[in-house]
Amino acid sequence: MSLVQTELVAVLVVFNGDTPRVLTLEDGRSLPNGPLRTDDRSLQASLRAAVERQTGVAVGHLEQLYTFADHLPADGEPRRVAISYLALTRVGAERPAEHANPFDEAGSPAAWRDWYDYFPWEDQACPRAAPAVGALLQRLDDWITRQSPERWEELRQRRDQVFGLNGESWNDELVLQRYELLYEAGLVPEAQMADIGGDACVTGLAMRHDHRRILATAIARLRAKIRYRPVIYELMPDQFTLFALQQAVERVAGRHVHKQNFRRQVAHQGLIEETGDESREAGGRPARLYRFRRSVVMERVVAGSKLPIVRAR
Amino acid sequence: MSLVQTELVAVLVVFNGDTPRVLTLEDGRSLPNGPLRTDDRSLQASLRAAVERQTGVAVGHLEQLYTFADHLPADGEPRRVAISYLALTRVGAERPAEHANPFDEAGSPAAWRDWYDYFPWEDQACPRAAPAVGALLQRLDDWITRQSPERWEELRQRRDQVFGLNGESWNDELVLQRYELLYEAGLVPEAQMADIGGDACVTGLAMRHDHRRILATAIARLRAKIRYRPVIYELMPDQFTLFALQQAVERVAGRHVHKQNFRRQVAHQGLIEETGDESREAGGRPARLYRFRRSVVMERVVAGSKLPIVRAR
DNA sequence: CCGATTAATACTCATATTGAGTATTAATCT
DNA sequence: AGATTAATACTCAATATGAGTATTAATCGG
Repeated sequence: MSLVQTELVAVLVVFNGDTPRVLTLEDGRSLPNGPLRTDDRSLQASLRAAVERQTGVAVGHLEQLYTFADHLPADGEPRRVAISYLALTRVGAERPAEHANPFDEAGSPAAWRDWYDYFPWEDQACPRAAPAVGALLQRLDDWITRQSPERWEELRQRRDQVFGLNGESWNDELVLQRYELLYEAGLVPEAQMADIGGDACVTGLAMRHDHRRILATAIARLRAKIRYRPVIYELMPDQFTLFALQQAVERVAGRHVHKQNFRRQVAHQGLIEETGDESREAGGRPARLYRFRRSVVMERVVAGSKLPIVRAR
Repeated sequence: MSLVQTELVAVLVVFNGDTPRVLTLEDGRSLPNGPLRTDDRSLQASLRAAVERQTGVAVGHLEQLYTFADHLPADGEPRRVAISYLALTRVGAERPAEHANPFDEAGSPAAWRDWYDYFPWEDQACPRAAPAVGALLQRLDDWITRQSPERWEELRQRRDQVFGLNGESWNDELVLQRYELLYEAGLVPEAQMADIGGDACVTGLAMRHDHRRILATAIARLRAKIRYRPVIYELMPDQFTLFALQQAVERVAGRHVHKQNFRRQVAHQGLIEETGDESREAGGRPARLYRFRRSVVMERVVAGSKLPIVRAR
C-alpha cells in the first residue's frame, strides 16, 4: 500500500439559457479542486455538501467521472491522483461567482465560463465558429505532413474519424478523442503555458495540469448521457418551454436537433407535464410551460430517454 | 492535499464457453489488488502490464470502473481509496490459476470462479436458480415487513423495480442496485463474515472489504456495454461459432436471446467474417466459424453494436 | 440404415422508431 | 397590416425490433 496525494476535482455545469458554463478558478485556468479529507464520509456525499455550502447552488446530479494519475513527478515528491466529478446545477440560485470554490473558502476568484471557450471546435452548431475550426484542421494537417510518411495514413484516418471528415460523420461524443489528437499534435497549449492567448479562438483557452482533459471527459460524458438518461432536466429551471429544453440539448450537444421529432419524442416519453401557464418572453406565439415529473423518474429507474440528435448530412 | 492509501483492484473476466468467471484470491474471498506504486507510468498501462506479466493472459479490453473510498477508518489510520478496473481476457493462454495475482508474485492461491457464485439471483436464464431467488425474495419481503410501515410502499416499489416484479420487467443492468438493496436488508453477509457458507446458494458467496460491490459494478458495466460496443468479442477465442457468441452474450447478460434476431443483427453489423472452416464439436449440423474483424472496429470508432436481448414476457 | 438430436438457415409479419419533410395556426412586435 | 416568432398538426418512407414458422444439414446412438 502506498501513500499518494489525492485530490478531488469538480466540473460544475450550469446552463443559463445561452450556453453551458463551467465554474472555473484562477482566471479560468483551473477547475475547482481540493484535498480529499480524512473526515469525509463518502466521496460523493462530501463533494455534494462542499459544493452546496460554498457555491450556494443545489447539485441536481452528481457522478464520478474518472480518476487520473499524473505523469511521473520529480523524484522524492509523492504521486498525485485526481478523482474527478461531474455536477449539474440549476441556474438561478447560485451565489455570485466570486469565491465559489467549493474546496477553499478563501480561494481565488471564481467565474462561470462558456465551455466552448476551451473547445471552440466542439460547437458545430455555431456557424461563426467554422473559420476557426478550418484553421485548426489546417494546422492539424500541417502537423501530419511533418510526421514520418508511414504514419500519414493512420493519422489521416484518425483525423477523419474524430472530426467527421471525408465521408465520416461528426460524432459529438468524441470530445476526448479530439482533444487527445490535438494534444498529440501540440495544438493545445497546455504544455507551453507561456503563449496563452494569441489564437485562443482557434485552439481554445488552456488550463493548468490536466484540467482541460477532465473538462473534455465531462463534456463527452454529458453528451452521451443526455441520450439515454433524462439528465438534461437537471440543468433546466423549474418551469421551461419545449423550445428552451431543445436549446439546452442543442447547446450541450453542440449541434442542431429536428424540432418536430424532438417534441414527438419528449412528448411520448411522458417525463414532463404542462404547468398550465404560458411564457410570452420570446415575443411570438406564447409557449406552454412544462415541468419535469420527478416522481415518474423515481418509478422508472432506467427509463430509456433518448434524444433525437440530427444526423450529419 | 492529503495523503491516502491507494490501491488498485482488478476484475479480470474470462468466458470459458460455460460461464463468465472472475479471478479471485483467498479462496474466492477477494479480488486481485495491489498498491499503486509511484514508479508506474499511467494507471491503465501499469495495470495492463502487471496483469499480463503475472497471469499470462492478454488483456483485450481494460477500463476504469470506479474509485471507492472506504468508510471512516479507525482514527490514526490513513484513509483507503480503491481504484477499480474491469479487464476482459481471452480464455486459453492463461497460466494455471495458482499465484495469478497480478499485484503480488508471492500472493495467495488464485482461482477463476463463476461470477454467479457471488450473485445467484443474477442468473435469470438458469431455471435451477429460480428456487433460490424465490427464497431470497421471501427474506427481502420479511425484512421489509419488519421496517416501519411508512417505508413499506417505498421499499416494495424499489424491490419491484430492481427485481422486475409486479408488472415491472427485469433489467439485467441493475446489478448494483439489487446488491445494494440486499445489503441494506442485511441479506448479503459481507458485514458478518462469520457465517459464510450456510446458504451461499441463496445469498451468494461473500467477499472481503467491498469487493463484492466492485464485482457488481463490473458485471453491470459489462452488461451495459455489450449492448452498444462490441466488447463481447474480447471474451471470444480467435474463431467461434455464432452459437458460441450467442451463449457468451446470454451468460454475461444472464438471460436468453432470440436466436434468429441475434443472428440478423450480428450479420448486419458487419463486425465478423467467416473463416471458411466449420466446427463439428457439438454433434449436430456443423456450425460455420467466424472471426472478429478487428480492422473494422478501428475504422468505426463508435459503431453502435447493440445486441438483441429478449424482453421480459 | 433410421430416427432422434443439434444446430444452421430461410422466411414472414406486425409493430415501433426514426429521420425528414410540408402546412397551418396563434400570438407578439413594429 | 405585415413581419416575426414559435407552437402544432400531419404525412411519408425507411429501418429496426420482437416474435414466430418452416426447412435443411449434419452427427450420434442403436
